Amino acid sequence: MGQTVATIDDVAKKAGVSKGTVSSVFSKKRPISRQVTERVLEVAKDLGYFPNHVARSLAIKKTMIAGLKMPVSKDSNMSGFEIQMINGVMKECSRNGYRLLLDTLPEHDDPTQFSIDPVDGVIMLNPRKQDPRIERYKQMGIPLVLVGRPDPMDDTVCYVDNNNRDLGFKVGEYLLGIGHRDILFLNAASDMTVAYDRESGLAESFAAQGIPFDTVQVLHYRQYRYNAAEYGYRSILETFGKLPYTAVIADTDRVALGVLRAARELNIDVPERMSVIALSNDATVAQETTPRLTAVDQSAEFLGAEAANILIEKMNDSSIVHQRVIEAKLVIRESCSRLS
Amino acid sequence: MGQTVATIDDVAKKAGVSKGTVSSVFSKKRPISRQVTERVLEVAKDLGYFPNHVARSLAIKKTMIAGLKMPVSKDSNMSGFEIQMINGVMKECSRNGYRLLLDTLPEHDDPTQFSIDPVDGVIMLNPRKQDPRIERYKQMGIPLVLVGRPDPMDDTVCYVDNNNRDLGFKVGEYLLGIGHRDILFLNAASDMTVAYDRESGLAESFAAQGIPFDTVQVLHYRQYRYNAAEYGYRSILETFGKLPYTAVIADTDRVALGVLRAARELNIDVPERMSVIALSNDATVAQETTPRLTAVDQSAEFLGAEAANILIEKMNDSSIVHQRVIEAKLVIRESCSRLS
DNA sequence: CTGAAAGCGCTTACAG
DNA sequence: CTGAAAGCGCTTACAG
Repeated sequence: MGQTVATIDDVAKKAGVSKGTVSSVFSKKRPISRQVTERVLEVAKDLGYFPNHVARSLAIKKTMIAGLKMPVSKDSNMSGFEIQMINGVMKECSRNGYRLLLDTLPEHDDPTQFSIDPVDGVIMLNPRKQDPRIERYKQMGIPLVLVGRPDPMDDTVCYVDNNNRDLGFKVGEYLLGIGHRDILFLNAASDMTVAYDRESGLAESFAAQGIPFDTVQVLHYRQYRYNAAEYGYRSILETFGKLPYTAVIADTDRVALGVLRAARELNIDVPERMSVIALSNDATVAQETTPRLTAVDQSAEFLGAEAANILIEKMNDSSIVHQRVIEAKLVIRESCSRLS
Repeated sequence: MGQTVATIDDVAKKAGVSKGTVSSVFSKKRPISRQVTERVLEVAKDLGYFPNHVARSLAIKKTMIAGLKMPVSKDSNMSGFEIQMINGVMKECSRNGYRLLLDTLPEHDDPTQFSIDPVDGVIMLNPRKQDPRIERYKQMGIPLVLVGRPDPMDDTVCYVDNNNRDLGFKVGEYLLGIGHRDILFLNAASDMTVAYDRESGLAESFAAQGIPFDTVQVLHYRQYRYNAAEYGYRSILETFGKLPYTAVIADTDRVALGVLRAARELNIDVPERMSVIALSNDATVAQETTPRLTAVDQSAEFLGAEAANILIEKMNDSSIVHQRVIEAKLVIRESCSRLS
């Protein structure tokens, strides 16, 4: 077996032309006569020749690949939000001829291990506080778009983000509006900026109406202990009857699924005796529960698509700086009711 | 601004060493004195130098990237199965230091447009019949693992697959065992080999007991018409009362969610008046419905992990050929009942 | 432990 | 329309 794969040189030689010509036949960057084109193509087919993407990338300094830096979550799966986000990113990339390099590799601290990845730009999910990678990408000359806001704030970096403070505020406003004061908040993990922002917003909505916030109990997710649905399920089992809440805010619709199951088991009527609202809105989950979930639409897919679009723009003109904050939308369905 | 990014040459020059030395400092492939190492690292930091992955890949003919070829689905999202599969692939890749190149780009037919991708191997999801890509990867010398079986069968290609025939058989056996004969089968799209295989298996289970198969109604999903949950929902609305089924087989748990919702709206008691079984088992969906879904566990994540592991083996020894067929497991929960 | 030089497989001015 | 040659930024025998 001819173990080795044919290169442009092999084709050029066998076809009796220069490699520049073979290159042009494949890249179509300059016109080649039909005669020659056909001969080259035939030889290429014979030899099983295909242009080498890596070599091409090195020469033109372009890979047509976008990187997606995922937070390292050892063995937990992608959340619904992440999945939808990726969907959005993927569609836009695909539409524009880009592929996606999914990077879930853990960070190392050995400065010798960083490298300029084979990508034309990267989207980074959930940057950490003082994230050193942001500065690094700048040095590497690689366009970067964050999903989530930089912390501390930095006007020179591109990002898309939910307005999580506003999200919390709206939820609070809604719940207060229908009479709930005693609320169980099943929040995200405490080290996430979204957890902080949402709780702040929620508190603000109380403050705005001069209502003390101490009737709100906040729990935080710990992903090493159990999965999202389990988090919702157990939280209810462990607190119902002990804490006096009439409404629960679930961080995600998965969490809400668990809450609903616990409610069923404990024979708690939702929404009559307990209202439930989810802070994310998975199209195929939230609408298929009983009762259908009232939820906040974080537009995860839209967020991803926006990030991709900004990145694509920036890959063509690196001077561009865009920030985009998406307002959350409350989707009222059936899982909350007025407290009488 | 120094628009351009520093290269190994810049570092070598400024540090007064050869580029081979700089290379060795970063790759650690040959020992360099502490003195020199430190100087080089300092200069590198000064200059903001990071090794270029593409150049390195070209030189060593290795990218440490695995490709994942996804079926082109214009604008529909990833299915639960795909997501779990990807999760499995990702974890194994990550564990072994590989990143993942997600490729959802549509196929073209222009022979001039193919290229050897910047990957060390690829996992291909749902190969089509007579898929031309299989032969192409062979020519390119790129290790390939299929998820789903090659059609026509080919002993020289690696793949992992569910035993879909057996899956259909088991479901039939189970349903027959609890007295159901009149069945509505909400099958996958008709051009998928899984749809064919599962229906065959189901038919076999009837044949095995000498029961005619004509009491089974088979519908096929058409993704351009609606999403999965909608497929389940509408199918029930449109057929209940007109077709005499006592049990429905839903292609996925998403489809089953729609079926359950329709049942609720029509006031059909599940499982008393209608049994429901799903052909896939999303951990966080199937267990959170009411009633909890009886389902077939396709082990999507396991399948993905296996595919990745075989690929990783094959990338190190391309002569390896592994096939792995995973048996389906019936997970009996609450959504089916004996027909009295 | 370190250097000089060829090589990885392409592209692209430049010249004709 | 086509060719010769330099270049993209690394690595790796070979030699010392």
